Formats: sequence, C-alpha cells, structure tokens
Amino acid sequence: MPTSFVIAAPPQFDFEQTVFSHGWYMLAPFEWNDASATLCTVWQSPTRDVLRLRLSADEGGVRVATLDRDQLTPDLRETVDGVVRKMLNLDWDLGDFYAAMRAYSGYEWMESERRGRILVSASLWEDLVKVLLTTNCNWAQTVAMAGRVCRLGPAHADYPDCHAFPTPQQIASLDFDALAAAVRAGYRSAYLYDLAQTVAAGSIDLHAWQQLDSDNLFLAVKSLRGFGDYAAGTITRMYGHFDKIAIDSACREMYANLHNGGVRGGDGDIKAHYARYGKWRGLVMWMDIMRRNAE
DNA sequence: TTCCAGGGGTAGA
DNA sequence: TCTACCCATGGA
Repeated sequence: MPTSFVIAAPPQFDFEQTVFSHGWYMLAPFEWNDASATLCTVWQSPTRDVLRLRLSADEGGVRVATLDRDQLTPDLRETVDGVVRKMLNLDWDLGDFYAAMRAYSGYEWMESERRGRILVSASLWEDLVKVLLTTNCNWAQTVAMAGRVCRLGPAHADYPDCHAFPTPQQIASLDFDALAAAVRAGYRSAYLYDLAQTVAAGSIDLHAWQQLDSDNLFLAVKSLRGFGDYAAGTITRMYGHFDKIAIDSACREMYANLHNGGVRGGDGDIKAHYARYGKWRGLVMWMDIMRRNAE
C-alpha cells in the first residue's frame, strides 16, 4: 500500500512547467506518465532501500507517494522530503527574476506561466553524469546511454526492472571494459569512470560543491576531465546560478533563429546579446531555447 | 559514405 | 588566446 504526503511549494511553483523545464524527465530513473501527469523515479535511500517515488501536482504543492511503504519513519520521510525539494528546486525564489524580466517586452510569459524552475536529479553526481552524456551526441543517444547507466544501479527488491541510479562507488568498482561495454558511451566512458573513481575516493566533495558560489562551482566542474564550458554552465544553471551562458548547438541554433534573422552568430555575439540580463542571463537564454523548441 | 548531435582535450601557433 | 584535429557512438 502506498502512502503519500504533500510538500508545500512557493506560489510561483508549477509542477508540470518544472518537470518539462528540460529533457531530464526523460532520463532514467525519471519516467513521466502522461495519462496520470505523474513523475515517477526510483531512489536509493541512505539505508540502501530502493524505493519507487511518484510525484504529482497538488493544491498544496507537490504530492509525494512512496509506492513501497504503507508508512514512513520520521527520518525516512524527512529524507524523501529533502530529495524531492532538491529535485524540483522548491527552495528557489523566482520573484526577483520575474520582477527583473518585467523590464523587457516579450518575456511576460515567463511569470504568467510560472517558468524558470528547473528539474534536477536526486544528486549532483547523477546530474554530472547526465550532463556528460549530453555532450557531442543527439538527445536520443543521451536517453539511451543514461538508461544503460541506470541499469547498473541497484534493482528494486520486487521489481527487478526498476533500478535506482548507481552510486559513484558502484561505477568505480566495475572493470572499465565491462563498464564501457555496458554503457556504450564511446570516449565518454573514460570520463564517467574518472568521475566515479574521483568521487568514490573522496578526492572531491560534491555536497560541499553545492554550497559554492557560481564562479567556484563553474571552476570545480571544469576541473573534471570531460567537462568544459558547456557542461559547467549547464550544471551551474541547474544549481541556481544564472550568470553563465552554456553555449551548445541548441543555443547557437536558437540564437540564430530567435535573435539574429536566421544567421549564425559567434559565441561572443551570443554572450553580448544576453549580457543585458545580468545575473539572470543564463536562465533567460535557457527559456529562449525552451520557447524555440515549443514553436 | 559523410555528416553531426544539448562538446572537450590536446598540440601548435 | 585561437585554431585544427581527434575522439566513440549511432541515426539521418
């Protein structure tokens, strides 16, 4: 029997706008159910229980159903609460963003549609892996590679096809050739293995990274092998810093068609265009990509 | 076959 | 700092 509870959300929160803030909802262990408008995921608790969580919109905020429990201990409920808050970035206050954007015509929809909140994974480690898997490949390949990585994670006791995302220790403990064959991520496999070993060895503290300011988080991500300006800019945006522009092929295509008459501009042109939005530039750029994709 | 996708590392200038 | 080239993978 499932049990559920509601997490209060800020007034600017919109569940589906957050879920669809980018393609993360398509990456395992996330799974969107269109008929029920629910986001399901599989999550491993600190005590190594593999649980299925189902998130949905609720009048009070977000309803969280734990499908494998008829009740939760206070400790487990607090931990689940924290993970869901993190995934939906419920602690972001976008009021200043909306207020700043009122000075620009053409962006009224951001506030009226309660856009700007971005879905992330249960852990920074998982987000780093997934960002790495977006580099230099199309989206279908990213989805496939993320699915294969997730299948290396711990399986649910009663649903063997349900896997939580693997921990760095689980990836690091694998033989590299076996990992590469299982994931089929090409040259990215070496970067994935490096990251897992670095985190597993305790050489970097990803919990501490989440307390860093924008510049230092950007530099920390860029210090990892396989992570450049795009990857670092994407991670900083997902973790609440918007003063960087993560330029990739989608950004260049969007800029050409939305702001430059169909003509491709240089990366410097793109940065110059978004500089007017100050500390919000990265979020405005991302919203432009989402708007372009929706056209 | 060739190109390229939600890029990054490296060598050489 | 900038450019050219290379890097596995898989779909178009």
